[in-house]
Amino acid sequence: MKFTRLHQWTTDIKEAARIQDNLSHFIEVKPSKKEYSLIAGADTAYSKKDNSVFAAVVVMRFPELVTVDRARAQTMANFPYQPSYFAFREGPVLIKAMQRLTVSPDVIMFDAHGIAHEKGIGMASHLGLMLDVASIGCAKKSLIGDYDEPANEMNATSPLNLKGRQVGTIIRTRVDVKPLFVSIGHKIDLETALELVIAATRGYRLPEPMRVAHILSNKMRRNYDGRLRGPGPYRMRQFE
DNA sequence: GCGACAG
DNA sequence: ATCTTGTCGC
Repeated sequence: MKFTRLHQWTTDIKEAARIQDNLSHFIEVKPSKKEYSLIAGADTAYSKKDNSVFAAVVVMRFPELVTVDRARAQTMANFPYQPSYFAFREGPVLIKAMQRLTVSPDVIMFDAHGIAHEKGIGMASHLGLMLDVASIGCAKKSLIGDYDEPANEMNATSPLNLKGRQVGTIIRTRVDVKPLFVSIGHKIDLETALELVIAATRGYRLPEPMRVAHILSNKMRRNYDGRLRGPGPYRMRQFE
């Protein structure tokens, strides 16, 4: 799939903040299509040896949830880990992987927040805009906003509010797991986003596309760090 | 000034 | 995110 280089990836926080201010106005919170037959999930993994970042994208036919395409990419992380600026750290490698897809998904789920962001443009929204595709923010932790813990029941939800406005929904996809923070990414509404998350979940905490992408990106990292470890004395178990 | 703080 | 062993439960 293609994308529009709306701006240059920067390393400067202030410039990144400026870019977010400019792009936030273009985020659409309404669906641009009615059917989603191809849903994708994306995730990244970090090397523990250097600044390598691995991205994996998995596209599945919906609602069957059969994988129809996958893509991977690797880059060096330039931007530092900085809450609220994830797009500048993981965006490059994720976009690179997306460009390698042979099919164009109708919606992409990111392991990040969408409009549940101080400037209303978390990575899910930011990348959805650059890729001009519907996107959903599906984070595992809170970034901003007030909320109550959902009941410990499958699909129990609770609103995520920010400045008196609901910017997302927290949902426990299965009993005894930490809930997910779902928010609009781009070109979609919260209700639809939540429906897709629920319909794409199959007994695990994460929706299938994201779960598989997570496993894939993690394999990439392990393979990289593993072979980078190279020859040498095997690390023996420490007894003291 | 202090606490919070996506991966 | 990654570092890490065992352990509790289905």
